[in-house]
Amino acid sequence: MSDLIQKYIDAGLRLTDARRAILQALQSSDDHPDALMLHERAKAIDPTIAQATVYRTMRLLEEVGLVEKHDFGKGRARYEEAEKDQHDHLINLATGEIIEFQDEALEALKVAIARKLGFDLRDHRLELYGVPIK
Amino acid sequence: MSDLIQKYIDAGLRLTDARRAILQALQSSDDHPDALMLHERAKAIDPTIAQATVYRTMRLLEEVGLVEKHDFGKGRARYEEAEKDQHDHLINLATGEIIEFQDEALEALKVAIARKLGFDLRDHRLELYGVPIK
DNA sequence: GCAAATATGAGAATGATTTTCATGTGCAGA
DNA sequence: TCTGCACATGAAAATCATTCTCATATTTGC
Repeated sequence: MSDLIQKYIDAGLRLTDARRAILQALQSSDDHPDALMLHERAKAIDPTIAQATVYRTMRLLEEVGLVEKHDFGKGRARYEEAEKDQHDHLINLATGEIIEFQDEALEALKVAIARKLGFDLRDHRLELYGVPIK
Repeated sequence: MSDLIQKYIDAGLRLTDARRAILQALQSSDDHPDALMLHERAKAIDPTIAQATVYRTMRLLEEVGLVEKHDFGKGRARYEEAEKDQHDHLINLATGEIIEFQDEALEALKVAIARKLGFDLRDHRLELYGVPIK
C-alpha cells in the first residue's frame, strides 16, 4: 500500500503532515471527490488542515501528474488518482454517479482526428451524459 | 436573415429590446464568444444593456435549446448558436483558437459505448487539445 | 541541530455568474 | 388603441469556487 505516497516521494516533493493526510484521503477514495470532500476526509486524519492547503496540494499533484482534475459541468472540480489506464467518464444524469469506461477504438479515433486536422493530440476530454435504459 | 430571432419567437418567448440586441450580437458572431464579449457586442447595438441581462438571456436561450454553452477549461463559458450539425471542438493550445470538426464514426461510437454501458445517451462533450504538427 | 527554503492556516481577494429589488415594458385581451 | 399584470431590466450586492497574502511554522540538506 501507500503507493501514492511512495510515488509522491519519488517525485522529489517535500512531504508534510498536511500533504500526507491529503494523499491518504485521496488514496482511500474510490469516488471522484471534490476539494471540499477531500478536505473533510483529510481533516478526519488531521483536523488542523486548511481548505487552502487542499487546493494548493491538489494543484501541485496535478502539476506533477499524480492526479487528474475534471471539470464536469458546473460546481466544484473533481479529482482522481492518475492511473496508467486511459479512461473517460459517463455521468448518470438520473443519479449524478460517475462511471469510468475505456475504449480502444475511441482512443485511436481521437488521435486520428487530431492528426487529420494537423494537430498533435496533447490532451482531451470526453464525457457522456446519459440516463439508464428503461 | 434573422433566423435566430424567428426561432426565438417561434419558441414563444417574450421579445424585448435587450434580447433582440443580444440575439443579433450572437447571430453576427462566428467565433465562440463569452458572455462579456456578447455584452460588448450587444452594447454596440443598445448601450443600455446590463451584463446581468446577457447572462440571464444566455441561460434562457440555452434552456430552450437555441444556444450551446461550453466550459472550455478555465475562465468564462463560451457560447454558440445551436446548429443542426453535431460537431465537437479542438482547441489549439498554441493559440487558443477553437476549431470545429465533425466525425460520423465518432458520433456512432459515443452512442454505442453509452448503450453498451446500459445508458441512453442524452448529451456529451468532447474536446481535443493539441498543438500544430511541426 | 541549523539555516535556508518552502509549506501552512486564516482570512482577504478574485473572477465568473446569479440574485435581489425597485422600476420598467411586452403583449393578451377588452 | 388602451390597460393590467406577468415578466424583464439595470445596478449593485451576494454567491461560489478557487487563489492569494502574509505572518508563522516545518522540512530537509548539511
